[in-house]
Amino acid sequence: MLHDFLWNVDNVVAGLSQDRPRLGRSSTAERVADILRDRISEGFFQPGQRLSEESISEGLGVSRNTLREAFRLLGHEGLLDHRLNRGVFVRLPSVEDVLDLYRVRRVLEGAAVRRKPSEEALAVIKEAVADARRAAAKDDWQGVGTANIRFHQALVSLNESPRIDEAMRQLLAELRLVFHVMENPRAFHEPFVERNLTLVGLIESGRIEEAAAYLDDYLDHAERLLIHAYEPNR
Amino acid sequence: MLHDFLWNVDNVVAGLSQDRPRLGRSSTAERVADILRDRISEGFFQPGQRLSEESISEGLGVSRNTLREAFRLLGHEGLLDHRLNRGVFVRLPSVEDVLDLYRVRRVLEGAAVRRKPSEEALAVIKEAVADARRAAAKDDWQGVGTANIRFHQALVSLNESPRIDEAMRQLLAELRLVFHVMENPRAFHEPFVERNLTLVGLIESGRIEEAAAYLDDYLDHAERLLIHAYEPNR
DNA sequence: AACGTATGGATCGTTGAACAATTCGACAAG
DNA sequence: CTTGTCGAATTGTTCAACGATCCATACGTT
Repeated sequence: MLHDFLWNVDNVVAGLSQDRPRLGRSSTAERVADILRDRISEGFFQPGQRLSEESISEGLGVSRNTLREAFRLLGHEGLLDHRLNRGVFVRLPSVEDVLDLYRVRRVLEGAAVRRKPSEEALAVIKEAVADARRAAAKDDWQGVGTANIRFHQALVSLNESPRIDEAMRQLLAELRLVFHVMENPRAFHEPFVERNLTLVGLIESGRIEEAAAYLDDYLDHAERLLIHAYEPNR
Repeated sequence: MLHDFLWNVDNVVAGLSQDRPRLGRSSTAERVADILRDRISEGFFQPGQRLSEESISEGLGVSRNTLREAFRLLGHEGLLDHRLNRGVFVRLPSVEDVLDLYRVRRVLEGAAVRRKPSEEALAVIKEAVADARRAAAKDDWQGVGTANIRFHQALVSLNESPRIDEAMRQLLAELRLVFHVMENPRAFHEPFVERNLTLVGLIESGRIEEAAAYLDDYLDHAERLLIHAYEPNR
């Protein structure tokens, strides 16, 4: 019987190995990094701001050494800028950075639309689009933004590569830094809600080259809009 | 005059900002990380091997805390595996990892060949090919390997994106781990020397689609060869 | 007004020691 | 052969301390 197979001891044990990563996943430094990452992406710590070792270690109740380990983690994720003997700062992306982020997006998302999408992956994408439209209908621009980001994350996941997923996650985190510097990040995502819908339609109907061309235009437009509205205070 | 523009004070000062990263670049932790990175990529520390905090910190003459910071750096580069309360290990890529590395290569290198190459970038690529052929003629398989890696790094640099260059650097570092586990990594690169030459020819003559197809076949072949020869001891 | 020097405070970089927490192997008991 | 227990070894984390570096300020010189 199928039931017997599923609950066979060996099979259960083998399936357990998937959860292995979750085991090692906890150390004070990593948990501190999680907290800081959240604070940064929600804008509580603003780009350019300096994070004092003393005050933060005291505030979180951890030692300076542990906090420094957390800083190293976030440094390699591109969220923090480590300047020798001066401390760590929340990264303030330059215009050049924004241009490069969009170069990477063109490569990653461009490769994604050229792949034959699986049913499940497509479902996730369409759900993100639907969420964005619902949020837009309710004038919930915060919700539009997060749904839009989830849309692009899901789009890239068509590549079916864990490393590319991770790279996209980091890229979007960096992009969030840019949004926090803009005057009105809310309005930025709005014009792209309908484009997302069109793009999904092209992908679903297998018109790959059209989808790729549409995406290129999409990204060009978004980049231009963003660069125009972005003027980090030097 | 052009001369006046080039040496205008403001322009010179502006150009200086490019060198800024080099200024802060030095701290004990980072230098330790550099040393360990070299040791790992040259195979002195073998994949799967555990790196003892005590012995290494003593051997290098730095404190445990500083060494731990270096470990965090390399951990995020994918070279070290940090297991809670068990220490850090030189990463031993799984077969799944190898498959994923090649997925990323297809995306990154595929995007590269579709771009119109600049003269300088093309020159760097051709030099790498020439080096590989020279090394092969002298039966210097070590040299063939490094030249081959340099070839792919240069190929990806056609994307003209610092972030993509960095990602490729990390990817190749991970791939080197795989080579260190193989029985005879030397022979692996050999069959691809001539393919590199062909690929460059296609790129140079602007036959983009042919180049892309040739690259896909190239990577499929390399991946199959590698997976076949790769059997990490579990 | 621009520049060089001097000074002091604040913060980071690094160390060494200490203790708690966890892992792992060995060994005994069932 | 499996399970429970113990102890050594190693990591995780904290703490205090000191030197090094940066930054702002002030002062005197040209």
